[in-house]
Amino acid sequence: MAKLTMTPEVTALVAERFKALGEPARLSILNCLRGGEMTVSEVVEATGLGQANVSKHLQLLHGLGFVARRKDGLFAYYSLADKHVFHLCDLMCGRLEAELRARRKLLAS
Amino acid sequence: MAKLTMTPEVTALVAERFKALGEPARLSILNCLRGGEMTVSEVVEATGLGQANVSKHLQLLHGLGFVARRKDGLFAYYSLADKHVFHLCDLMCGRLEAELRARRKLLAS
DNA sequence: TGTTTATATAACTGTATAGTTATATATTGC
DNA sequence: GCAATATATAACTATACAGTTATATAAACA
Repeated sequence: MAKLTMTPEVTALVAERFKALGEPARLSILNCLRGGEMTVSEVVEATGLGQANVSKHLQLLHGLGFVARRKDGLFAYYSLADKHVFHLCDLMCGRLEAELRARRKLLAS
Repeated sequence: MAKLTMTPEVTALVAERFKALGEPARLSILNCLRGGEMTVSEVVEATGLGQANVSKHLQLLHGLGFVARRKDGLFAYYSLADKHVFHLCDLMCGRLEAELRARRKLLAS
């Protein structure tokens, strides 16, 4: 929270974006897209989620600017609009590892 | 997602942590604690949230290792266990700003 | 035109949880 | 012991939303 001051409005917008990442299904969709552009069906195939479900998640991620969309004929191609998402995930993974280390340390003592 | 591979289990753990930050009330509690250790009542006062509500949010944040707890007499002092949380928030704010810029640009064209 | 296919959307169900009220659990000091 | 205070918890309500099923939209092609 450096540049923007945390007014209730900004807080809500930031929370909304964290919430979008706070869903296993959406994280695995984003993880899929790491390899590059994919159609909806390919994401469905890769994740094992239902088609309508994937479509809804992609709409949400698109609305928040996490993914980009390109339509070509029958197909909709989705891709990461913001590679920095994974920086967020990396940081969160780092936290997680530190947390698990701390917990193990606590158990050992 | 550098070190850990995104197994369903890891994905769920990461999502759980993002979800914790995906709540305006919890973000403002964390923002409060930026200034240093606070009692529950002080957080209640500062945020305007209800006491039971704050207590629950703090339990959750504590369970996930975001805040530390110290009990002294009647009071429970909570503090940030992980200053890096704000790095996450900064990144998300950066995304938000970029997103808003892009949207403005789109409207202008 | 009609058929097929890919994606989006509408309607619904079940579940999770934020917030509230009331109460329980400690701890301090009389 | 009892009263007062700070925090935690239990029980409840209302809402948000993930996932599903069924259907609509729209593009390609026969």
